[in-house]
Amino acid sequence: MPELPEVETVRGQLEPVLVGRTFTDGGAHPSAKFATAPHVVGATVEAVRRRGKYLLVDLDDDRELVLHLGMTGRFLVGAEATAPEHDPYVRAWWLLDDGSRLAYRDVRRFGRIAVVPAGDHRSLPTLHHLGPEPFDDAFSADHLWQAVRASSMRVKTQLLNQRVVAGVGNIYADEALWAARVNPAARTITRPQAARLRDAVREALAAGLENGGTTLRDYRTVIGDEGRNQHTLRCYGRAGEPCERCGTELRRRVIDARGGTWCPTCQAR
DNA sequence: GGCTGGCCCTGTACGC
DNA sequence: TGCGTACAGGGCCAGC
Repeated sequence: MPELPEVETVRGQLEPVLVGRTFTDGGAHPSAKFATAPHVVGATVEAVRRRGKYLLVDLDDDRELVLHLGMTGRFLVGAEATAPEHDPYVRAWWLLDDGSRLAYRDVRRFGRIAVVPAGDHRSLPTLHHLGPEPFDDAFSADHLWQAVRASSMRVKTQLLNQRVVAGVGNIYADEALWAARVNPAARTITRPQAARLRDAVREALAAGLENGGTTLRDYRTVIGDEGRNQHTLRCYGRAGEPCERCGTELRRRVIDARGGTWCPTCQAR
């Protein structure tokens, strides 16, 4: 499932394909989640940015193409970017003025495509209320501590809701909580725990970025490569295996409808 | 305004 | 072998 490192990897690969190019044609699945994709035809791409897990494509007509990969979304370019009649899971496609083709493929349709006035994200509540980027100074230990303290939600749920920090999903949340020795179900944390967790979030995401993302099932880069970060995970998806820090068997637990892995000893309350 | 839970969606795994 | 069911989960939204 694409989180910040996966989306940033995709952004870096889309940028040279799209910047300076004009959309000359396009089509989309009729679902409201994708139907506006062809509205960018005639516009030229000025930049490809990322905010949290969202890709933001700046257009030269003061609009923005907003893309979210959901769980199974990926982009295809060149020969791989076939039309929906050849691939039933292609939800949107565009033709560029250099003759190349871009397709958005999303098996489970959890992704989303929107065309909005530049900077106006009110129609996308999560993007509109997005918290600071994890590597910004604004994501400080104090910010994290205050946010957790001000809410009754569990700390893992707060990491996932995108308001406290942008771009963290289930995999990197589990990794960060394990590294920081914080119980995922806790509703309060100490200030030292907040400092450890802030650092651990950054380290987990940095490792993901360094390794081109985490491929557990569906994630692929634009050029079809798998990420390599799945080989470095120390907690997520390892339920039943011994914790490499203390040897206790890692356990799986569902918190607020999100499955996850934790160490009952290292991450005791 | 904050929080919870249901829903969307479809491939995969598993039990019978 | 084939069918039915549970599960995975990010974001949205209704309801409390």
